[in-house]
Amino acid sequence: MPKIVDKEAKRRKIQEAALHVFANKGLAEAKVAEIAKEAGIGKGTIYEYYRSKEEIFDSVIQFFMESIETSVAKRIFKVQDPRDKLKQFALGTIEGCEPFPPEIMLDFWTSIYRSGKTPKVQEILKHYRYVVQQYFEEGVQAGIFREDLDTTAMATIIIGLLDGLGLQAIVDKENFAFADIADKAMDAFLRGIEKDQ
Amino acid sequence: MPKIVDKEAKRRKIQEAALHVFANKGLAEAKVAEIAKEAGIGKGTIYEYYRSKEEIFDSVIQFFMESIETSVAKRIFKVQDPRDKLKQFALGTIEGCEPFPPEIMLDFWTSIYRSGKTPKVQEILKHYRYVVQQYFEEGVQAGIFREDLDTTAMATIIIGLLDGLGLQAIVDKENFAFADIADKAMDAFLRGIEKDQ
Amino acid sequence: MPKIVDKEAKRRKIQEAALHVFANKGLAEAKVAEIAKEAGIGKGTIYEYYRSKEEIFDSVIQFFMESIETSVAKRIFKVQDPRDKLKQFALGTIEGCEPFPPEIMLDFWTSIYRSGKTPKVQEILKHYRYVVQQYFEEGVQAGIFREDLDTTAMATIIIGLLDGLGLQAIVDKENFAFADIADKAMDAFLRGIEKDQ
Amino acid sequence: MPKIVDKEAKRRKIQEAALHVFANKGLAEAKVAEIAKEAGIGKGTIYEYYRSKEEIFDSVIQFFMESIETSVAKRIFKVQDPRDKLKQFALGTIEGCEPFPPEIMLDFWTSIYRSGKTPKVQEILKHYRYVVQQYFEEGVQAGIFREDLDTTAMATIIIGLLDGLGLQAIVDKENFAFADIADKAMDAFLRGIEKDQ
DNA sequence: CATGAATGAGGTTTCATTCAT
DNA sequence: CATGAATGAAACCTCATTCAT
Repeated sequence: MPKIVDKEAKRRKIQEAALHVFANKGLAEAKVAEIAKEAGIGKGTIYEYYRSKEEIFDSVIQFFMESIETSVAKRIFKVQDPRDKLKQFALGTIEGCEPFPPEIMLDFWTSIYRSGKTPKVQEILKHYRYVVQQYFEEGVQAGIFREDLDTTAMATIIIGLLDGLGLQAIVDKENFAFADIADKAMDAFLRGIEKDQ
Repeated sequence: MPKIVDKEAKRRKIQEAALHVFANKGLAEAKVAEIAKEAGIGKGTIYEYYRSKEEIFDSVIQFFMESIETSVAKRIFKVQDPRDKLKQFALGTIEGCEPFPPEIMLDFWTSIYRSGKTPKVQEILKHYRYVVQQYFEEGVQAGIFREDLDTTAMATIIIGLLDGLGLQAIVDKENFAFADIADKAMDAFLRGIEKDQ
Repeated sequence: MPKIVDKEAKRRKIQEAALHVFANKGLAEAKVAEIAKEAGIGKGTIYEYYRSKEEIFDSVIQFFMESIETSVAKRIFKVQDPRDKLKQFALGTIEGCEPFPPEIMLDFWTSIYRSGKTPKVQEILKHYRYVVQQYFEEGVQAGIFREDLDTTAMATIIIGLLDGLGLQAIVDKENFAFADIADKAMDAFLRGIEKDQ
Repeated sequence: MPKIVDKEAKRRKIQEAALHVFANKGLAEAKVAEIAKEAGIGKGTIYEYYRSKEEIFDSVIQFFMESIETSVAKRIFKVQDPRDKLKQFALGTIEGCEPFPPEIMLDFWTSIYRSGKTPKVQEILKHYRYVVQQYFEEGVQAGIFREDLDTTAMATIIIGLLDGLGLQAIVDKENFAFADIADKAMDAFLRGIEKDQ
């Protein structure tokens, strides 16, 4: 019988190594050989688990998005107030990003836009926007937010804000308290759309 | 003397062609040959004006940033109220971006972070953050914004918000009114940090 | 004892699978993995029976030649007239080829010439030429063929004719009655070298 | 102005080098690097003239076939007797092959059969068969060949014979007088199908 | 014995850059 | 000055073969 290996585990190992290399070099500059070395395996072995460099990248992206989704899901169901939901959404997103080097997000975005290859990711984004919009709707219904609120625009703004702060976190790496700043931003923003009592 | 003018004109022509190609393909996938063809000149001629592909890219980035700077500057000096300054800053930024394909921003960000090669751009960013922070400071001084406002964080948030919305504009290309959404975002945000009268 | 039989059977099984794959893809494009799958065994197992891909190929060739040899032998001893011997040789050769996909001959020939690796096959060819030449000699002795016949050349011609028709059979696959055409060719040829009575 | 080169000449130079390497190694074993070295140019230069190794190979094949066609054409129009036409066809074919290493034919045949990529070559073959068949028809009309001659089969036989002898020439390289043997074969064969007077 | 996971040598191809004209 | 022909480094990927189980 042949060597017994946990194929799934090794796939993950490659994925982790790839995550690291992609984060540092970007998709284009990342070399398969380096991923292999980082994973402590031979170059050829990579191709036993992934058909191409692109495929590794796609799987990393997917893993990344799942992480965010999980973190958000874990937090959301604990609160009721739409304002809390929005804040927990923000914190959950940030938390889901934390295990990843922030730089990977650059390639993530680039990949989303440039190649129409990732319709799945586009789907997820659309879903996020919809979910956030629902929170705003709830807030309007509950009389917390102004009645004339453009909830679609608000959802886009929140998502955009989080992405943008993520970007700032990358550039300003050293002295940037992501969670803290996001919290401040959410506070200001939410107060700004509250209904005048 | 006329030669110098000519040289400058050709440099710009190359830059424009490069902008187009970079926007469509990204830095990595853009070929020097294609830029040359787009510019209507020979491949080798490129190297009479730029030392490398990287250098072309850097110059495009710089051109991009100058455009924003110009647009912002043109608007800022017309208003006095810090809130107006912030809004004009946002609108100016967007206006400055408009002549450029939004996709180029992806590589712009990637380049800023990844390579320590563009310290100049980092400088500019820092400068922006400082400028925006000043507006907030003014607002606090003038008793418009809350006294305990973390102006550094606020500056980061505004820059981040604009970047993030730019990203959303790219992803959501078709139906996205950048200026309109940014306006809504600024309104909400500014209202959120105003001093309770 | 039973183990040996088993081993031989598996060797044959591999050989058959290889024959199939080689015929379809050619030596260069045939993958060991595909042969293994075709044979219903593991990739590594191949190497328990053959030292290399080349060795498998060689054994297939040998099998092929033995098949021809057997077919020819079975027919030759039944006739006496040199003309009949030559015709039976031709028919036997064709018959021996029949169980094989004609395409394999391409690699067969390529292998014979290119690599000095198959001296054994060269030997066999030389032997064939010699045998055929003997038939011609017999015919001359018996006063059937012209006295001045270049029997060496004739042997080469007959072998060449059969090979060449085999090639045509491959190219013209669909509508080609090998045995029929070979028969016509032999008739014409033999009549052409008969002694004028 | 850039280097001025005779692109057509360089293409030919590459083709010649390729012919040499392909003949010795075969398509699969021939390395682009070796072709480049043989042509005295850089590896990358090859790709300025051909898109792939396959394309080089195809062009070599085409060149080969054109050579044969030219040689045959030059001889045919000088004779009238169908027997002479057939002999000149044979000699012309051989002559057309002479400038080429005989080994290339192996890959030529393999290419014809294996890849449906070369329908052009198939066309040419069909054309040849047709032309040869016409010669036989003429012979029958003129009362030189037997009336019941299967001219289609005869054409196939002649083409097959020439190919087969070519093959023998490869295997028996050193002591093989192609032209001489082909002549003998044609004589015998033609005599065999002549009408009994 | 049998297996398939692991490997790395080696091949093709791309493309930024150079440089002769 | 302008050009594009030439180049070779470098990268992806394949696959015969090995070997631990």
